[in-house]
Amino acid sequence: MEYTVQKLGQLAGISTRTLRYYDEIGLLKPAHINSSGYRIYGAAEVDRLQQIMFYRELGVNLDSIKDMMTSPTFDGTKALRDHREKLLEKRAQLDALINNVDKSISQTERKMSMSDKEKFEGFKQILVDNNEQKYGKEIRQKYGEDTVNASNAKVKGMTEEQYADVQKLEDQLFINLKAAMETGDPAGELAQQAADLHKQWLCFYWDHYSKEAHAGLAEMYAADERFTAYYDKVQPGATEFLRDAIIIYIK
Amino acid sequence: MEYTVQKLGQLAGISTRTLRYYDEIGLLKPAHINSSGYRIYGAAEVDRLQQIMFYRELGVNLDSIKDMMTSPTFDGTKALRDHREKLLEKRAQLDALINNVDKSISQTERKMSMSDKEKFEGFKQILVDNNEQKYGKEIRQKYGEDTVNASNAKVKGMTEEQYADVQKLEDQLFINLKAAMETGDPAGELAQQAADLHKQWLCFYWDHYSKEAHAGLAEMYAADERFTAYYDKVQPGATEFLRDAIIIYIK
DNA sequence: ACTTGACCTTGACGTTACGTAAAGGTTTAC
DNA sequence: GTAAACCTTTACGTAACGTCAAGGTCAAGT
Repeated sequence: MEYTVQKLGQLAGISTRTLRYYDEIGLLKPAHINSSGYRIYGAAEVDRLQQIMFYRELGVNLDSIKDMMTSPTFDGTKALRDHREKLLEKRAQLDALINNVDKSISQTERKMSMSDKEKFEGFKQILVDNNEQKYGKEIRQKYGEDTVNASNAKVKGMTEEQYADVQKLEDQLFINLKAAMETGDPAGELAQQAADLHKQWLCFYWDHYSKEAHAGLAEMYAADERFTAYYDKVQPGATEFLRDAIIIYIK
Repeated sequence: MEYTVQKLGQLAGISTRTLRYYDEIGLLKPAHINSSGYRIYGAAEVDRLQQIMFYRELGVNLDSIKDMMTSPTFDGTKALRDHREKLLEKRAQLDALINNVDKSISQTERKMSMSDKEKFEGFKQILVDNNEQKYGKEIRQKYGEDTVNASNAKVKGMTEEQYADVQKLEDQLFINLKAAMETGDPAGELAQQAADLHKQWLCFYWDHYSKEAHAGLAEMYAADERFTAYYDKVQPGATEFLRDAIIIYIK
C-alpha cells in the first residue's frame, strides 16, 4: 500500500505539516518521491511512524526519538528509564511550584483579610461620621453639644479590653447570622437575635441609639459594597438578610 | 538609587538580556533613558521587578504577569488560584505520562526477556551444531554413528518436564555464579560449584562430555557477544568469570 | 592624549514542533 | 475545460530568552 502525506496523516491522526517536518529533520523520510515531487510512503514508513508516535506520546522530544531509532545498538528500556527520570524530576519541580503557589495564596489571603479588617476599621469611622452628619444636628438639639462630642470620642477612647468585647460581639453576630440564614426567615427568632446583637454592637459606637438611625444604617450596609463585601464573607446575601432582619426588628 | 541594566540584573539575579527583553515587551520599562541611550531604573522599577520575579518563580508566563500588573482591578489570589488549577492539570498529565512510561518499560522488559530467551534457545542449537562440527568426527570415531545422532536428537526430543529441569539447573547456575562473583575467586568453592552446575547443564545437551569441549565452549562463551549478553545479565563480567572457573575446573 | 577594559546599545539568529498562510503546480471528477 | 482537491516549497510566528556581532560610552591608568 502506498500513501501520500494526507493519507498517511489521516491514518496516524497527524497533520501533513508534521509529516513534512519529520521529512525535513530526517526523522521520517518517504519511501520515494514520485515524478510530480509528491512524497510517497510505504508499509515500512507506517511502522516507523507508529514507533515515532509511541515515543512522542510518552513526551520524548523528536531529537531523542531520532537518536533512539537511528542508533543500531539502541536500548529501548534504558532510554525510557532515562526519560522516566526526567519526567519525575519535572513532576518534583511542579510539586514544588504548586506548594509555593499554595503558600502564596494563603499568605495573600491572610494579608487580604488583614487589610479587610483595617479597611473596616476605617468604615466604622465613616459610620460614626455618617451618623454625626445625618443625625448630629437632631441629637445635638435633643441632648446638647457635650454629650454628642463625648459619644464621638467614645470610639477613639476605647480601651483594648472594650475593643476585644466589641470584636467578640461581632464574632457572635457572624455566627448567629449564619445560623439564622439557614432558617431563611429574617423574622425568625435567630434572625431577630442577630439584629439585637447588631444593636448591641452598634451601641459601642453610638451613644444615642434610635430606630431610624439603625434602619438607615441597615440600608446603607446593603447599598455600600464596602459593607456588603465585609458581611457577605459570612455567606453571599448575608448583608441583605441582616438588613431585612433589622427592619423587622425595629418595628 | 539609580541602576543600569547590569546593576539591576545583579540585584535581581537575572541577565541584562532579560531586562532588555522585559523592556521590549513592555513588562518593565526603565524609569528613563539617559543622554547616551542607557536604560536607567529607579526604586519603583526595583519593586515592580520583584513582583514580576515573584510570579515568574511561580511559573506564570510573562503575558499573564503583564496582564496582572497592568490591570487596575487585579485580583491576585484569583489569578493565583487559576494558575494553581493549570499547574494541577499539568501535573495530572505528567502523572499519566509517567504511568504510561512505566507500563511501556515493564512491557518491553517482558518482551525483551522473552525474545532473549528465544534467541538463546537458538544459540543452544548453535551450541549443539558447533559441538557436532568440531568434535563430531572424533566422537563418531570413538562411539559410532548411532550414539551421536541420538545425542543430537536429545535436545529436540526433550520432554517438557526435562526442559523444566534444565531451566531449574540454569537458574541455580545463575544464582551460584552471582554468589561466586562476590568472592571474586574463580578457583574458590562457589565458583567451582558453578562450573560443575554448568557441566551438568551441558550434559543435557551433549551426550558425550569431554574436558576439551567444555573448555572450548567456555572460550566461545566469552568471545561471542550473543553469549556474553546472556550471561552478563547476572552481572557484568560474569561470562569471563565463568570461563575462568571452568578452565580451572577441568584441570 | 591615548589606550584598555568594562560597560552600554541595537540587530539578528537559534531554540521546539509544528500552525498557518501564500504562491504555484498536479490530479481527479464532472 | 474547469473547478475542487490535492500536492509542493518558502517563510513567518510561537516563549523567553542565550548568544554572538558590530559599534558607541565611560572611567582609569599610562
